[in-house]
Amino acid sequence: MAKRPTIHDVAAAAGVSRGTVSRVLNDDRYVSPAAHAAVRRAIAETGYIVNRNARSLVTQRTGSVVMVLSEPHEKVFEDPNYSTTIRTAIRRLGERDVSLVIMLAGDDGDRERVVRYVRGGHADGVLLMSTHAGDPLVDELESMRIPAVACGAVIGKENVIPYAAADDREGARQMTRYLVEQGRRKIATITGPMDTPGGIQRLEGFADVLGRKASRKLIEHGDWTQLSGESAMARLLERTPDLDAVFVASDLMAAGALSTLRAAGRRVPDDVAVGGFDDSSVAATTHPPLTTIRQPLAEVAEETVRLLLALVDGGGPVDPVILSTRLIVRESA
Amino acid sequence: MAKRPTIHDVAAAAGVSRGTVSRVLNDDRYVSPAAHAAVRRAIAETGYIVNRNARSLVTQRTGSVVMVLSEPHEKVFEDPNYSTTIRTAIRRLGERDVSLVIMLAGDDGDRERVVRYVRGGHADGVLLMSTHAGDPLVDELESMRIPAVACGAVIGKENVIPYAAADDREGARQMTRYLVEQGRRKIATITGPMDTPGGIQRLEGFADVLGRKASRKLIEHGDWTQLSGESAMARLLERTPDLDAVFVASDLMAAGALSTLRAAGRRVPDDVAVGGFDDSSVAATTHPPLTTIRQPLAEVAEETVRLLLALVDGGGPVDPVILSTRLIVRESA
DNA sequence: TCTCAGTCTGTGAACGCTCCCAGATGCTCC
DNA sequence: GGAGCATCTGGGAGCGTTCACAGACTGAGA
Repeated sequence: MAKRPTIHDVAAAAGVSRGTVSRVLNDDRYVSPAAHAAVRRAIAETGYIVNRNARSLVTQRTGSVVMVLSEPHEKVFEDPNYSTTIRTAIRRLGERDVSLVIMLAGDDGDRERVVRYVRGGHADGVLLMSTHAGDPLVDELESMRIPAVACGAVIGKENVIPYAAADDREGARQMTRYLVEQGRRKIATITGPMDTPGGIQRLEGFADVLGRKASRKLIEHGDWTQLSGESAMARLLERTPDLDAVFVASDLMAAGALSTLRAAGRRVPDDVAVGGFDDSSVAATTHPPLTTIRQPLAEVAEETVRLLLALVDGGGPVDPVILSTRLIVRESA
Repeated sequence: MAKRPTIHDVAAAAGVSRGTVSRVLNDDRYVSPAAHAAVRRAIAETGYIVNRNARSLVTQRTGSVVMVLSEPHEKVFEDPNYSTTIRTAIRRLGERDVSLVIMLAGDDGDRERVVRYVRGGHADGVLLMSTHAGDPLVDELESMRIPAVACGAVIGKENVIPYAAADDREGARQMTRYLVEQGRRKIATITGPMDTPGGIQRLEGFADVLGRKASRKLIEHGDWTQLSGESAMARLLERTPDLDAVFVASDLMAAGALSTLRAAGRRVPDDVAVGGFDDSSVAATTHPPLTTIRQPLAEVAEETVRLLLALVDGGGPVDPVILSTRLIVRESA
């Protein structure tokens, strides 16, 4: 690679000093129109591109943020929702010329790497994904005082880490209400992990609607994976064979529940109605297609990025953002 | 954030000079055991972490690589295969303390951003994903002489950009042969885009087995999306109502084909056998579960990363890697 | 005319690191 | 005992920026 032009070369070509070039580069005040034009021309001629390392060295800003995925390794990304979030984040950040580094935080080694990365000053901000309650990483980040936001609340840290999220509780109410309206009498639920906001709040919404009828016997827990949906459904069927509906807290788990129901000879929705949550891409591929709750994932991602950038720009504290969900009726309920 | 310790502080704490600390940091020769120990201790005491910017400024190495996703925006990530690749890449790179920046290259603006990023020296290497034939970005990268590899060949640049890939052609042969062995007589195919290796080579493999029987009438093209699978299947059915099998070049498109077949009242596999390709997560959720070809995605990703690191480390030219596929029989064929 | 504020420009000093060279020390071998 | 080599250390220079400061120039107002 030929030696790249530096700010010196540009200054020489434009017949001005380094300082003036730097001022043009950073849109500083006090640059005469003539100097400005000369510098612009010299930049174009030389093909100059600023060296971010040199800049970061003095400004202490990096122009990049790191997204931390906290799932255990096998599960990371199993959920297609990640894709939407990542894509959206990259786009929005890109528009501001901020680049996105992705790191995994599935085990202690990973977490240590993340801490070293952030402590090393390589990111201006942190975007937390699927962080579970009690994750030690959160405390570490907090102590470093680096701008951090989460996509979906971090349980127990709602007032510390700003976040954007879908209205999980209300979404669960929407689905549960719908099942009730359809005349279902024995409605069960498969929740997500109880250390995640989606796990907790979707169960709360379910209970809000059913009240005393949401008995222990009708509740099973999964871990968002399809397999866990299958086995949770099997446990429910064994315990309460006469259930006539189940609200599953994610589409992927719902897909698992559908297989179990099919294997058990239950017709969906005739014998058992199934409601999902997410409206992710799997919802349309299941058989029958899944009636589900759409969360505005792209918007959640956009808001998360917006919050982070606001924080990085030093705009003081920011408030969480909750976005509303919508019932999508297909064929499973 | 409290002022971070620098190499000076460590040197002072250890009672040695900057040079010695730097030597310890970089595993240089010629450091006495005593000095080594003192420096190690001082690093631990001060909580020192090297500043990569300062280091990059002099070494011209960044410790990060950029993954470029070349799909148009709407489609990026629709395919669950991306997830596996990204996850694997992050892990393998992380082990070497190399971080992964992800950029989109869906339109010209994006591509320009990528070029600026790379030209600006912010990455040690480039990992190309789903790059289509004739993508101008490839020429630009080539002219910059930055180490670049692709996950899946770049059509027309097979000898320029090293790559790791599954043996698409042989995989397609495996599936086609299987359909023939099952007694299917009129076998159609839905291909991927004909400017991608998967699109081209899976069709070639199909044709290898069927020879003259692979007539134009039995070939339709999709663009990897589920929707395109649906419509391609519809066109095939209209043109050749008596087909009794279809090899679909991706699971996602196969899921689409299944819906169309179901809507048309065809039973799978009784009336029409369906074979997919990828063995991605959707393959298990379809109804019936998809008989498909497994590509060793994680291995492909690992090999891609290995190639890139070898190139970055300057180990001279590297050879493409082709990994073999395997038939997974489920219920759709 | 002088002053003063407002513009505009150039330059030295960081930022935190690696590289390189000069010099010191100790050991082996003749 | 001295030459020669390998081992080890310190410190100056430089990587490409931004920042702060000093100085030069302008024009308005006293």
